[in-house]
Amino acid sequence: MTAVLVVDDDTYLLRALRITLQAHGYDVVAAPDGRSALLAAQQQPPALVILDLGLPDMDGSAVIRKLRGWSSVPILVLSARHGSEDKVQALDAGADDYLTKPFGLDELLARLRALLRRSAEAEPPALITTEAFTVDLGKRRVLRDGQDIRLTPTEWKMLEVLVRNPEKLVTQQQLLSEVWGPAYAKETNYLRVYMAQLRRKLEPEATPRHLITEAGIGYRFLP
Amino acid sequence: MTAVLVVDDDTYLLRALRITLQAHGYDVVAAPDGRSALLAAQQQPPALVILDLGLPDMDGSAVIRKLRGWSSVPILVLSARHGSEDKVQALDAGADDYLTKPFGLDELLARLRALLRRSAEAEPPALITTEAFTVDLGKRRVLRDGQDIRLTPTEWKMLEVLVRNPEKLVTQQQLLSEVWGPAYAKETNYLRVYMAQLRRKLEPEATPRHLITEAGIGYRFLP
DNA sequence: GCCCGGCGTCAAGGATTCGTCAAGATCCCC
DNA sequence: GGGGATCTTGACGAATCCTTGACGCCGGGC
Repeated sequence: MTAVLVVDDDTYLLRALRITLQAHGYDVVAAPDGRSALLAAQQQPPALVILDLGLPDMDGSAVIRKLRGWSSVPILVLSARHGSEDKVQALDAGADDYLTKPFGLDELLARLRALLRRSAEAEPPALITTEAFTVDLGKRRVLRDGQDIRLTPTEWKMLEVLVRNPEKLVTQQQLLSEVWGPAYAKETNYLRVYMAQLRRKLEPEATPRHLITEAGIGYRFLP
Repeated sequence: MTAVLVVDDDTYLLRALRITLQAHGYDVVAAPDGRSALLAAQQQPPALVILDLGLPDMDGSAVIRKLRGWSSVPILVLSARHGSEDKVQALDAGADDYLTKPFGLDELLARLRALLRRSAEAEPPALITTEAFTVDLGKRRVLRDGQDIRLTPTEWKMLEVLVRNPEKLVTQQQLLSEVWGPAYAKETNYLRVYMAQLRRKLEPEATPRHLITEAGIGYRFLP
């Protein structure tokens, strides 16, 4: 069943959402604040997150950014504010949709279907395997000899960009702007440091076979 | 550049959108009705579609369904109606987002960014094949007997210029200015050195069959 | 047959870039 | 606040790449 994580401190709204969603065949997990939401998302990864911006413990955009640090689950944001600044902020933080209260439950359900449809399309190539290691893009995990390897958020993002473009040359600027942001296009130092860490964790032999460097241009992932 | 197809019969709004989008680095294609929109989407596939539901010739949801018949391009719907039925209908027809007029341009841009972020798509293959080797322009790669050949940045640029002009004569000045810059138009030495390296890496036989020199003029690539 | 310009070849040097390491700085959870 | 993990930053040899000059070959013109 499709699991939906609902993050809201409004007990009444939470109840209404739970009943409606369950009636439409979704599996509902609830969290009243940002911390418990992040915890719940980690312990049982949902297919979608419905997030109220007005949380008691932390800023909504902060929750989105933290979640995006290790998950690519679709996020639908709820808010009572009509101002567009909040919307822009939330969407740029990594949210996928934004709904202003009050809203119709049928609209919520329709947007939810649209988001799930999209993420289902993007799903297929979720598992990439090489002789040395296996990358699970959906679960954000890397396995090597059955053991799962611990990667830091930055290491993961970098590996993800490379793995999503198999055999393709990824430019240094492309990597830097996707992992650190467009403003870091000159910091090729970072690439060398993190590539070394990735290789130390993933490449069994001394000479890299899957994470190849193309001198002067960028890097390339070979399955 | 990112191409956006804007479908709207409101001339004023169209102008505003075109100016704003172009100012943010998007390439705008406009269509005033459903028929021309579908045609335009087919002829030059955009990275995203902004669709006004109130079209003169056909129902908005019908346009979405037709488009979805052969394309998975993200669709952002605009509408003046506040009723939720239209939203549900459009979203379930295959739209990805829905914005009610009047809306803020910064919110539109933010939603647009969120949609484009989601659709990380693959580019066309762009393969050029000869008897001896295969050039993959998209992945920036050269294959020979299944093995991939390692080229330096300069070698690659030179090969790329030649391969993008198959069977055509590329003059020395053209090559030099595209690879090294216009200031190097006299350094024909470079061409000889790098052409020799390319041939050693790509041509199986002693006499070149694909990288031909036209004495006194330039070089030519034969597939 | 001789001269000469354009081309292919080679190798050395100098310039860039890369891998590596380790020491701060920063963030985050307890 | 304290401690651990993570992220920056700088420096250094090592590897790679680019530039440069010299040399021989070939073909056309005289």
